[in-house]
Amino acid sequence: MSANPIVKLSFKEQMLQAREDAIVSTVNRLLAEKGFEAMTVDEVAANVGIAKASLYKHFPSKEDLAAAAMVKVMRRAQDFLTGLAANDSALDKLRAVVRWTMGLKLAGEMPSLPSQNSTLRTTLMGNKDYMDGLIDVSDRLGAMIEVAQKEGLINPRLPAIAVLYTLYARACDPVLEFLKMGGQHNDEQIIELVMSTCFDGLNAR
Amino acid sequence: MSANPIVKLSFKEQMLQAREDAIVSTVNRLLAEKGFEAMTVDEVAANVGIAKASLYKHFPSKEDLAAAAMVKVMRRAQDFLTGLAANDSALDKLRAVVRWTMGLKLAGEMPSLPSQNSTLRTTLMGNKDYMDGLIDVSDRLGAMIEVAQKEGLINPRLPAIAVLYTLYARACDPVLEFLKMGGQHNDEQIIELVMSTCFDGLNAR
DNA sequence: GTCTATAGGAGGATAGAC
DNA sequence: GTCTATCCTCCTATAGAC
Repeated sequence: MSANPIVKLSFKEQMLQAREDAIVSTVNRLLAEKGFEAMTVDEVAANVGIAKASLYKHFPSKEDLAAAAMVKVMRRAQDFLTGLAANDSALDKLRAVVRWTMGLKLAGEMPSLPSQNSTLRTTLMGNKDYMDGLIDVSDRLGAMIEVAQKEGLINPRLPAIAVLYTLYARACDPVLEFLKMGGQHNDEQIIELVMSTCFDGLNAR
Repeated sequence: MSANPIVKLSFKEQMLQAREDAIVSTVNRLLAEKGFEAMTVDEVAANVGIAKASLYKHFPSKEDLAAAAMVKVMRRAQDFLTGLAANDSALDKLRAVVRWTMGLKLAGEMPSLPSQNSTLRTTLMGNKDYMDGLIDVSDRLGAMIEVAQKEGLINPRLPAIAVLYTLYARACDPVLEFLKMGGQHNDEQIIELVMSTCFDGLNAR
């Protein structure tokens, strides 16, 4: 027994945190592999190596498991945005973000959630951590988009919100997995292809 | 009783065909509304107005219901391709096809299937009508893409298969529903926005 | 907080009468 | 081929002992 109850408590909390991190990592991977509907809670428990009932002591529902994974992804996005070179142009930053999200997707680290499931949407919208992260990321990207449009680098005739959605959509673009399944290109080539179609378009220039 | 067994048989077949058409239409709508996983067979039966067991006399599984809907969509796509103005350029035809698919999606007539579900994939790949249609449509689009690339209208540095996937992806682009939910634009404006990001890209020209 | 065991229910598919 | 009634599997969630 430790002589210091504070240290002891902190240690227990660390163990708790570590276990929850393990759970969220597993959920993140399974969500990326098979999507929300196909992922079962039994499977998560088995992969983490604990009983299903123990999972429910940490997270009250399957939806909250997915929300926790999304919170983690949002945190990573915020960290990535914060780490962007300050002297890069707004367009270069946006390009870097899109490259990063596509890399996550190809690496099997991007959770894929059905945009239609209403109970999941409700849980996500009710999760303050997730919503705060989403709003922060959207605000920062939106600011970059407007700067890039004023500089004439991003088409100023497109509504900024349409540009934002288009960038978000690249994070779950089926073209990535199709090209990967084709086996003709490696991950880096695939990313550059989709970067080209996204920013340059299909038309010749 | 009809005096002519041939007429009688034909009539019965017509009734059968009409009922199956009603089933497929309902499936198509439900797949567009809620996706494959969220659509239940009970729901399909209730919407058609027949018992669930009767459904299974027409189609052996839920996957085959979805496949039938996809066959119908493929037929519509083939008809659309056939009806394209012969004097239009390859690029104009491609643009018309993409516009048409996005219109279907916004009208709630484009079935949305999970690209991950393996049993569904198996059923689809085993469905000759679907596969024949898919290959025919892909061949025709592929030919247009190569022509447009040789004419210098589509970026020749992009692999044709990447262009094809990019066009297919516009038929299930979440940007369409996001912009629709925003309520700032009507369907036609949304289509023109996504047409612009697809062919012209996000960059200013 | 971890476990075993099970409740509870949704949903795909079928039996059997007509 | 249509119906009613039912089976059966899978999956989320919880009870209750330790």
